[in-house]
Amino acid sequence: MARPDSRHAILDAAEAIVGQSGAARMTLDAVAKRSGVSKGGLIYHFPTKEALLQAMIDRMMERADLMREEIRKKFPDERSNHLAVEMRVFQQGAEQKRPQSVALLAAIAANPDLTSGAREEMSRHFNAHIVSGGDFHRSAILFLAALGMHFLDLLNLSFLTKEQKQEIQEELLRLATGNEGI
Amino acid sequence: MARPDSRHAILDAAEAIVGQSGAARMTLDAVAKRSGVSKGGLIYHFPTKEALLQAMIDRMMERADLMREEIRKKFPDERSNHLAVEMRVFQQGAEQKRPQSVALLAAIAANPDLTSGAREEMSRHFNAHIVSGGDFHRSAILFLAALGMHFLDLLNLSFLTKEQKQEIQEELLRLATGNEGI
DNA sequence: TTTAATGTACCGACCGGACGGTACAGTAAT
DNA sequence: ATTACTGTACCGTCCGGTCGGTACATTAAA
Repeated sequence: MARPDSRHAILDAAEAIVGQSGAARMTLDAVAKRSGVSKGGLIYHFPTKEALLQAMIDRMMERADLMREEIRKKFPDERSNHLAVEMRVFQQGAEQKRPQSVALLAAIAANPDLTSGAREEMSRHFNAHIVSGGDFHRSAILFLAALGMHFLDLLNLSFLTKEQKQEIQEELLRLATGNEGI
Repeated sequence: MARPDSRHAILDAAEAIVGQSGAARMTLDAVAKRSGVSKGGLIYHFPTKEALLQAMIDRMMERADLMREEIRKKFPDERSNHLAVEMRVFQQGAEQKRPQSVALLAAIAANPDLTSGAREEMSRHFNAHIVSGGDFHRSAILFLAALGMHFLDLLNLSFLTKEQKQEIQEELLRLATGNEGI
């Protein structure tokens, strides 16, 4: 892995294809072509399509972890407010044109089993941190609302205007940092 | 369409396959076999796979409309509380082992364009009714939370226990029928 | 009243193309 | 010598869709 640029280029290309054209169009040939790597090169890095999908999901989760760390650095007074951190993760993720979590889409389409890692990760975050501190119902509802918005984007089903989205996100963050009743 | 039993059998089979084995396994042959119809018979009713997917989505939306009507009959005092009706739709939908909205999954995997009808339908319900009456933020958050839970089930990503799900659903309904702050 | 024609619903063998994956010889940097 | 590829040719399977037929019910002319 002396020149691991190709690995990232391949993963970027795969994400881009899924985001733009749908999971069904994410063929090995298409990914190779788009990433500027030969098919042989692709197979060198990811011996099967499943390996590629798994790597996409792994990278997605790594990125989310990085995001959490950055946010904790940037907002030190919210360090231990896991719900607020998560709200900011969703908020920041929504600013990108295409959610990086398209990997989930591709995996679900190809082989739903691949998502078990992601499920466990979410479960960990949700149960161990977010809900532990405060009112379960309140935390759960706020988290699920942010998740719902994210899924709407991911599935390209969003019926919200940019302004509506932003407003709701700000409200969710406000509620996550505050203590008002829903 | 004098004896449309086959049509329904085919749609049922397609849903079952997507729900149990994933969208990628929903091949025409598999659907035909499962529905007890020959491939030729399937193609007679649905000339292309896209037509089948479209029919699945159409039926999904029709069913949701029926559900709304039933709920309005069953809970006449909530007739005009669109948010509460929608909460009950989500609640009732979650009671089935597999959400009927697996059609969405199949469509997204095959051809994301097919979901535009569903998006418009959601938009209509959301903007015209749910949000019209009360506090936008509150309604939106409650709706999105219910949607988030639904998507978790749909994508087989749910990390919530049965009890947690039920509790949250009841809380959402309570909030939708009441006036408390979140 | 027999007969011919028409339409509906369905069967299942088959075809062509796409796709995941293999194989392998060569190359260029480290 | 190892690593990280390129390039190309190829293979077998799977899948969407085609096509020629069948069975049967209804209608309509002779």
